Amino acid sequence: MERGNFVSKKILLLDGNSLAYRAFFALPLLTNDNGIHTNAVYGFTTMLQKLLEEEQPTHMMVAFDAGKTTFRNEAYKEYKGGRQKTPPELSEQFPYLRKLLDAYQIKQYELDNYEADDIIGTLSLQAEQAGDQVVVVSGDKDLTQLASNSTVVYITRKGITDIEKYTVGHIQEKYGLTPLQIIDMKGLMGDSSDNIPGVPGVGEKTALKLLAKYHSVEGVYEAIEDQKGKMKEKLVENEELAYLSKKLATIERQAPVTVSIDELGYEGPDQDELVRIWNELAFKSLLEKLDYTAEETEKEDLHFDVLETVDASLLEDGMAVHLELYDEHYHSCELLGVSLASDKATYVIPMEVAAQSEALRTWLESGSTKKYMSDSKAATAAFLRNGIKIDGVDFDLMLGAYIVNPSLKYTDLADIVREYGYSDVSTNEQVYGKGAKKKVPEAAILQEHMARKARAIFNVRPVVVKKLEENEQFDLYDKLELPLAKVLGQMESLGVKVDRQQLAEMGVELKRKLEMIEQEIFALAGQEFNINSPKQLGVILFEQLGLPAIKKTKTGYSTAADVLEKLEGKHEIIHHILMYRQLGKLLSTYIEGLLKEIHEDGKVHTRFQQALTTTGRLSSTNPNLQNIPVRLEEGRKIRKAFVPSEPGWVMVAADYSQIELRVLAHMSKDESLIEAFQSDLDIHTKTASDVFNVSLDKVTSDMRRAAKAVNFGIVYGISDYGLSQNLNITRKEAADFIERYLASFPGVQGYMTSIVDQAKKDGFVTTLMNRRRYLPDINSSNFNLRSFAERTAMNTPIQGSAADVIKQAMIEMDAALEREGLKSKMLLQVHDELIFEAPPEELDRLMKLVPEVMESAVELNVPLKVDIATGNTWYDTK
DNA sequence: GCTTGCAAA
DNA sequence: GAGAGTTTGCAAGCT
Repeated sequence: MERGNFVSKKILLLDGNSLAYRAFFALPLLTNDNGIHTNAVYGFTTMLQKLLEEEQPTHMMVAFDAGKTTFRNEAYKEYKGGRQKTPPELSEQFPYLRKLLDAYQIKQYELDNYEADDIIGTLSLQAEQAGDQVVVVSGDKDLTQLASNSTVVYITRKGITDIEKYTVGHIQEKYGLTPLQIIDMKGLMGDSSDNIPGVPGVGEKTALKLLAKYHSVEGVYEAIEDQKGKMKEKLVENEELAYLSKKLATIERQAPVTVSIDELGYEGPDQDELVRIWNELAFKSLLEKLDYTAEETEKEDLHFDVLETVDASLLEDGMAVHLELYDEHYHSCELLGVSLASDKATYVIPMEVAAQSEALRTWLESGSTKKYMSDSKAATAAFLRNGIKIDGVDFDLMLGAYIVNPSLKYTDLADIVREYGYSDVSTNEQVYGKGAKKKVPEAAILQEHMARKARAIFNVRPVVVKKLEENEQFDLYDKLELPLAKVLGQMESLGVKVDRQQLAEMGVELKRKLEMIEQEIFALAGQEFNINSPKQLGVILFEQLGLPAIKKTKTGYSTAADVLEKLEGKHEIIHHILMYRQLGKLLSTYIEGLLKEIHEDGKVHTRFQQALTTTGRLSSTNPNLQNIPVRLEEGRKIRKAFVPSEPGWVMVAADYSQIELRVLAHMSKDESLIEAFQSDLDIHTKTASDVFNVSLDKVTSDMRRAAKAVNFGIVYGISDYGLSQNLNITRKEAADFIERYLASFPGVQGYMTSIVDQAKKDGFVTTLMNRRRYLPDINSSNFNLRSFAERTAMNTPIQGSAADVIKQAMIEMDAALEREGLKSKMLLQVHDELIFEAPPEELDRLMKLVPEVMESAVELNVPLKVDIATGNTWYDTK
């Protein structure tokens, strides 16, 4: 038996002419060096690349229209009449398109007397009958009649890579029709682009109305007596035209196609040929991408020594050191070995040797021998598990590269150094494999990988340092991020004590409540279903119970909280679902999720990602301790489980008050905002008073709430739409608010304008401490991309500068605790707050010291203000 | 692996 | 003619 027959195929059928047309009109007229226009081929290529990546087809074909006349012209000689002649700028591109498809090794096909539609219709029918999956891609909505349970039709929406996916369900939803009724719709309304006449005077609306009732053209005429007046007249008069139009719009599914699906197998492109054609067409950006994703390139030979003992004389001042870890969970994963590189030599030290070596330990712990590393925090924390305290870290490649450009991903050393033109090191995925196949390779491969990493760090260091200096970012890197890495490493290694018992008890209670709510929901719904499935929930709410569907997602009804909140009061079940969601989130994420992360020492050891966010903030994983609930009381109780690690100690939480708006006041130099902070006013009340033009004591709670939302919006890069959603008001009212706000704070208005202008000019924005974020889309002609970049230009300096401030405070706080000889420990950072644990006898000193240090970390033209509180658990620090 | 939904600042 | 507040991490369902 041939197994091959049982492997399901995925067949991609493309409408070549239609897509080339779309691409041609969607893109500006590009030309290559020889003056050949390339926009249609380029658009086609980008679409093809995207389809290949996303769909992973096993079989492919591009169908083209053949010649001028088809069987349809025999039935109606005006078919496709009145069409504009293909522009010569497009015609000249077809030969290139053909060559391009040859390079991809994709089958092309055309058939005399038939259109591409018919070829696609015929093959998709064959595929369906064989039980294969088909994706049809075109710019022509006619093709949607081919949709079925195994065929999806993709129609380009705008541009060429934005695609609308027509499934049977989507067509039903959009038109209330089955795919075959699309033909009836064309029969009634016609299609001007193909010159299909239809019934004059019947458009989409009328056609859909008629079909909803009579189902087909035939059905309409069988019940023609139902119609009256002008409508009846039009229909009766044009009955023949309607049937003819239906016939013209029907895709032939039994065309005499001479290829079989088995001949369409797609094996991937002929890379060399593809590169040749892309070069000819001058597709630079595609070539660059290809370069980047290229498989293992040839590497320079690297000589290295594997050490069986470590001689202290080999360990110099100014070497690259790398600790190889099996995965990113450096608080728990296996340590695989150490490698070293200097200008003279490269060494690999197997882990069993490294762990025993006193010479290595002494050198690593010496503050006076400089070490060059990448992700020094990971290595520091992992070595600490073996009792080794690294000191003298003088360079961190990952952090340096992150400061140069925070928008890139810094998950793998190979990717980092490649940014600087160095490609002599493999990615971890290449060496270890991924998913279920991941494993430690044989010693020789592992050792070479480690050796190459140390070598890469050593060799790339000067390039990164130079770049940092050029950008005037060396201080940000060297005086802020590098010292912070050490502080964060200590915090992570120390960990936070979690009361397992407390969590477990809350879990039991939550489960009990959830079961009760579940029963009530089932009773109200009249049946049991999975409440956690948005799909099933959507059916219950919007079909069974008939509630109005307010918003849709790509895949169905939206059941998001903001949608459900609008339905509260319409049905009792809504309230229960919201409650179920809220408690379910607490149980799964915060009770069960957190319990899984508790180590043997009874603590959680988060990892602070220091080279991840584009704004300069930290993030926290395994577990994420930066999103422990606080707003709602039920969730806030989770914080009762975060306790001091020593008996009798207390938790201390210190948070910056309105740090982002203070930063905004500083950067915008807005007089009114500065004045407000200098007088220590409640900023939301002050805003409300200005915007609503009432005195401070006349501000109502609703006014303050609105003002607060506007302030948030300002910080995040506001749009009237976003604000209207937030406050549940009309867009007009929101726009009005924003206008009044900006009029009240002209400095802010000026700042927002100038920051966007500056971004357009420089291509990046900066923070207080010269952190950069590049905004390549700021001058884009695409509204969405450009708007997003503009909001980013407004938001990043604010959010990023606030991040700069607290990072500075953390470094100084760490130094202050050391200097004062305190036993109190800094445990966590949550964007604008720091969490400590402290012995009771140090409490008085700490309550004074922490605000002092935090408030003086950075000098702004408004005061920084810190609120501090203590308690027996994190929950109680309020 | 993607989508939806939701927790935080 | 639609688009449409920032930055994250995690869990569940579904394909």
